[in-house]
Amino acid sequence: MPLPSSTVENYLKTIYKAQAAQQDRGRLVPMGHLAQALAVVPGTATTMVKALAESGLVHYEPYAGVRLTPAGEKLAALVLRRHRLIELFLVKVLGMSWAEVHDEAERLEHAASDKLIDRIDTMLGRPATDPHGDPIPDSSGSMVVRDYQTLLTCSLGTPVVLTRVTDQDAAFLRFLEGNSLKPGQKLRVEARDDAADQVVVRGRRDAKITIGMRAAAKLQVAPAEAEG
Amino acid sequence: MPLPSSTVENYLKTIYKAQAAQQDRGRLVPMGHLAQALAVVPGTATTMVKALAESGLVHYEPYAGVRLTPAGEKLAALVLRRHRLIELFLVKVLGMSWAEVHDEAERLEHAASDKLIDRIDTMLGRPATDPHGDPIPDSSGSMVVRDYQTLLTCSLGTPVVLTRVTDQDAAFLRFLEGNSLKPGQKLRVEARDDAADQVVVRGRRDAKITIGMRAAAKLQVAPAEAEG
DNA sequence: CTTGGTTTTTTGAATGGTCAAAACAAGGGT
DNA sequence: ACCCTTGTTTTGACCATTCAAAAAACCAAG
Repeated sequence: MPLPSSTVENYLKTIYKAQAAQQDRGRLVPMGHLAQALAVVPGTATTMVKALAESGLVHYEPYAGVRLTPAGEKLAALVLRRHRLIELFLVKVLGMSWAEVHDEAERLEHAASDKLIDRIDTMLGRPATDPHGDPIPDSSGSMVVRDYQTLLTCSLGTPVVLTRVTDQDAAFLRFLEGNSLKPGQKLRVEARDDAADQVVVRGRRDAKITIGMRAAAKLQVAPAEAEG
Repeated sequence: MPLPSSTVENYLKTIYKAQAAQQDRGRLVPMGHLAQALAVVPGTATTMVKALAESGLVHYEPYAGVRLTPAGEKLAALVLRRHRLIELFLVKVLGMSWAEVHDEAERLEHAASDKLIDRIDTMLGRPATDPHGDPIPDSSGSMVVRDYQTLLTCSLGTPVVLTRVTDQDAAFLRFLEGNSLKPGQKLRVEARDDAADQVVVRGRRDAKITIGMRAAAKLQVAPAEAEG
């Protein structure tokens, strides 16, 4: 019954993201992965997860891992909602940079009331995605999950639009920004070279950008709409 | 050296406000008062204050009370700065009501970075006061303290302008709002009646409002500028 | 099977913040 | 000077969160 502490919120959020990251939702997240993501020693994660299981927020199988219950999933989605709306707000309204809003939101998400979040939501026109293209759950905690191609998997030459960046690292984001690789940007993949670990994309004003394959895999794209 | 926890920030802020409230800055704040203001039992306040004294943030005299050191004062002022800028921001930019921003700011003030606060500060045009008329310390922690009259002490009949409301209680603020008693409002005190505990003020469009003396003492005013 | 290595859980301890209740100090009457 | 009230401090305990290190479980390879 008592409102979840920010620690609890962080555990739930992290489990949520880990579950989403592994293609198969519903699979258990191993303790080690969780502990690492939260920067705590494994024993701490075990203790905490057992407490979360007590309160019915997760399903925990010793030595196997942890998975969110529906209750936990809803809570986690609402944390994500707060996080992403705050990020978008900081960028759109306060003009902060893409690269710096993550850490700020990481702290604000635990302090903002539902009322405030709703106000931000309306002010921004009930947006569907945050600055990184991550979908924003609605106030009931449900979220439209779409499966995108990445710069590594989309077909060569066809025009696509960058829709989502699945890495929040500030340095990486600054790099992308420097090459105007932000969601909404239209581009085409010109070539891929496995051996050289290179993906060549042609973007804004035909600028050619070469990135590594691990980076390319973090850039999700959708088929570009018609219109020149 | 480690950054102060939000508990520490709250203690400092509360001591700061208690010191400011008692006319004589530099006098010790009694433990009981502090404990009450923080809604903890006296023993807890003692424990905490001793720790604060260890870190050089307060001067503590057993059985007498506590006072901020210069270091503590600066920290407290910066917390107040964050609080008040956030309040003003919530009102001005997000259109929240005067009455509801206090609690929100109470939580956000511990989560907002200096960078964010500075951005808010610039966006609002480096304001001098928050929605309640409370002065906002600058980023170095210094604050212009002005001594105002109140509706209880100002002279009868002379036009004054409401400048500050020294009570954050939501119900009280809603009452004031309902009678358009907000900072900036011009008014005159028509009469005071000690026996009846009444202060009669004439305000906006000559509306007559009668309030009790305890309430009147919380409304600070400055002599109205010329101009009709 | 048994062995080795990896992952996970346990155990014991620390920290920050809190309360309840017992013990203590201070200061104003009478 | 003494007592009694009031305010303050101490003591012992608790909860949440964490770590370090020892113990246990699991799993793959021989």
